[in-house]
Amino acid sequence: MSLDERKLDVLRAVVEDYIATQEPVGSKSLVERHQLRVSSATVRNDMAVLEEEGYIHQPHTSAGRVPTDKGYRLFVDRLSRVKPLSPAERRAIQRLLSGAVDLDDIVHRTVRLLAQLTRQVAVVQYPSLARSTVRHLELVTLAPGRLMLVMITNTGRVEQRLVDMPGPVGEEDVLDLRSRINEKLSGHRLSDSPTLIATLVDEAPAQLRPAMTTLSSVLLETLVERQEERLSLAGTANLARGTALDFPGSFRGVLEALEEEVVLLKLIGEVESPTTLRIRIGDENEYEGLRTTSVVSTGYGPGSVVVGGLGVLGPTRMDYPGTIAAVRAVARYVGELLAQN
Amino acid sequence: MSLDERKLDVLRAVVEDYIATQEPVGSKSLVERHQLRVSSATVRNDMAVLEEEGYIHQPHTSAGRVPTDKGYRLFVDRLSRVKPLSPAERRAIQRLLSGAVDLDDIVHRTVRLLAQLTRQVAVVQYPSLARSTVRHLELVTLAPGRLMLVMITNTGRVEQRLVDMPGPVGEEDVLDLRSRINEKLSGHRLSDSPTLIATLVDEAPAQLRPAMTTLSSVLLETLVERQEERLSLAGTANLARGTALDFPGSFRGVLEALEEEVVLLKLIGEVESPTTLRIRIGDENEYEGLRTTSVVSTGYGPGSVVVGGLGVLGPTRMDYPGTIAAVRAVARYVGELLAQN
DNA sequence: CCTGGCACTCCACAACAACGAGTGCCAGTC
DNA sequence: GACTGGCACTCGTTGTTGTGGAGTGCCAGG
Repeated sequence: MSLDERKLDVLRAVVEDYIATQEPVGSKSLVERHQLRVSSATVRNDMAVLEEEGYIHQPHTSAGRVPTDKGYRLFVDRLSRVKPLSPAERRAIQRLLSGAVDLDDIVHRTVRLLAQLTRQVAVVQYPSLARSTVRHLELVTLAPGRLMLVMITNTGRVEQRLVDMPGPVGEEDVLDLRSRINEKLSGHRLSDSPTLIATLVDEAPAQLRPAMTTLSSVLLETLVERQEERLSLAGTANLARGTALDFPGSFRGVLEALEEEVVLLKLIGEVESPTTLRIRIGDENEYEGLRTTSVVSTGYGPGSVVVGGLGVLGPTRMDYPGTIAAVRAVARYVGELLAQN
Repeated sequence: MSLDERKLDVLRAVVEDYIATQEPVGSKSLVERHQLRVSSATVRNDMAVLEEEGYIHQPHTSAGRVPTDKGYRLFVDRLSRVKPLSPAERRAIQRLLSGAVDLDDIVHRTVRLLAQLTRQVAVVQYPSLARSTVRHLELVTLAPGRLMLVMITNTGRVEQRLVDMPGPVGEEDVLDLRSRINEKLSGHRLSDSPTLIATLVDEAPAQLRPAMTTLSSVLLETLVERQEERLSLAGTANLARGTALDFPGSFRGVLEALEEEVVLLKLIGEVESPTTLRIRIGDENEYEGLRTTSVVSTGYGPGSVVVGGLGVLGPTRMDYPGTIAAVRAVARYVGELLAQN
C-alpha cells in the first residue's frame, strides 16, 4: 500500500510537531497547528494507516503518536524542507573560522561552532593522514643516533616521531637522507607511499642503508600503517539538555560511545565525497550504544577531495533540516579554508 | 565545642556507610554495621551534636543523616584510613604505562587508567610548557620566507609553529639563526626565557636582525605568553553511573565544566609539589558548575619537579581513600616514566 | 554518661478516584 | 468512496488519602 500525498503531509506534521514539543502528538492538535484542511477524524484514519506501515508509533493506547526510526527516515529522505542558514549565521561561521591560526585552531573552532549551531554533540576528524599528501619531511638530530622525523602535510597537519637509529649519523648524512626521502615522497598521498618507501632503501648507497632501513620502517609502521586518526569533540553537555526520554535506557551508553574514538571515526570518517551527506537514524547505527541517536555527517576537504569527516550526533528527535544545513555549511567553509592554505 | 573520639568514629561511620550505600544512614543501622560499643540512642545524641556542628545533615525530619561538605572535609583530613592499592593494581599500572611509545601515548594511557581505577572522570594535563625546559629548537624551511619552528622539550612535548618571515631567508642564515636560538635557550625553562629571547635580537648581526625579530616575537607570543596548555579527559561516562541524586540540579553543569579547558586547568594545574595532594570538596570549588563534585588532584613530573597536574573528578560522595591512593600512585609512576626518558 | 522505652514525624508507597487527551469506529453527508 | 461529527472507550496522569515503617528527640532510670 502506498501513501498518498495527505498521509505524507500528516507524517511530516507529526515529525515536525514531535521535534518541536517532544511530546506524543494527537490528531486534534495536528489539525489545529497545520493547515491540513481535513477533520481530526480523517487525520486519525491516516495515522492508523501510518502506524500500520510502521512510520509512527503509539506509546500506549490513549496517547498520541511518535515517529519511529522508519518515520524519521522517510521524513529525511522525502519530506523535510530545506532550512537554509540565515545570512547572519553564515557570516558568523565565516568570521569565526577565518580567525584560525593553525590546524589545531581550525579544528577546535570548527567543532565548537558546529556544536553551538546545532546544539548537539559535534565531532570533527583531523585531516586523515592517509588522505593527505606529504608536503615536507624533516629530519632533526636530537642526539647522536637519535633523530626526530617531522612530517608536514598539505592540510597543515604535523606529525613527529622519535627515531632511535642503529648508530650515530653524521650531519651530512642526515641531509642526504632527508633530501632522498623528500624527493621520493613529496607531493604523494601517504596511502600511495608503501611502494615508494620500499624503493628508498634499495636506492640508498651502501653506507646509508642501515639508517634508511630504520627510517623507512618507522615511516611505514607509524605513519602509514598505524595512522593516528585524531578527532575533536564538543557539546557533550548538549546531551543533557533534553528530557530523560531522549535516551531511553542509557545515556551512559552514549557517553561511552563518545569515548571510543574508533566508533566515532567509523561514524564520521567513512565519507567519500564532500557533497555526500550521510544520515544514520537510531537503529541504523551499528554501534549498540548509539541506537537511540542519530548522526549526520559529511566529508570535508579542499575542493572536491575529502580529507576528513565531520558531523553531529543527537537524539533521534533532532531538528534534521537545521542540522543538515549546519553540517553542510560548516563542511563547505572548512573546505574553503583548507584550500586557501 | 570539640568532638570527642567517639563522635569522630560516628562521623567516620556515617561517611563510610553513605559512600557505600548512597542512602541516608540512621542510628540503628550504624550500630549494627560498626563496632561502636554503644547503643543507638547514644549514637543519636552524637549525631545530633554532629549535625549542630554542621558535619552531617538531615534531608527531612524522619530520615537518616548525610555528610555535608564540611563532614567530608573532616573525614578526609583526619578520619580516613589509607587504602593502599593492591599489588595487582600496582603491577597493572606499571605494565600499562611502561608500554607507552611517546608522550601522547603516555598521557592517553594515564588518563584512561586513572578513570578505570577510580571509576570517575580523570583529567591529565600535558606537561606544561612553562615548566618544561627546552631541549632543542629546529628551524625548517618550507618555502622561501616561510619557516617552521619546532620545539622539543625535556618532557617529550613537541610544539610547532608556522612563521611567515619578512623576506626570503637563505639556508645558511637559517642554520645560523637556529644555532643562535638553541645556544641561548637549550636547557632553560620556558618561563625564564623572555629575557633571554630579548637578547637574541640584540646580539644578532645586522643582516639577521629582521628575521630574528620575527622569530623571537613568535617564540614570545605563541610559546611563552599564549602557552597552549593541553589536557586529556576520560571516563565521562562514569558520571552517569550513580543515581540522579549525585548531581542535584544539573549534571549538565558538570558536563559543561568539563568542556571548559580553562576551568579544568585551574583545577588540576596549580599544584606546586608532586607530593602535595589537593582535594576540593563540593562548595570549595570556585567554579559554579562543580559545586556538587569533588576533585582530587596532584602534580606529577620527573623527580621532585612538577611539570603538570592530573586528577579525578566525581560526586562528593566518592570513595576518597581509594581515589587518593589511585591518584598518588598513578602520579608517581608517570613521574618515574618521564624521568626515564 | 549511657540506655531502654516511647511518642512523634514524615517520607515512601499503594490504593483509589477523577480527569482528560486521544483513540477507534460507525452512521450519516457530500 | 471519501470525509465528518459524534460517541463510547482506553489508559496514563494527577491528586487524594491512608498506612507502614524508619528514624528521630526526649525522658526517666541505671
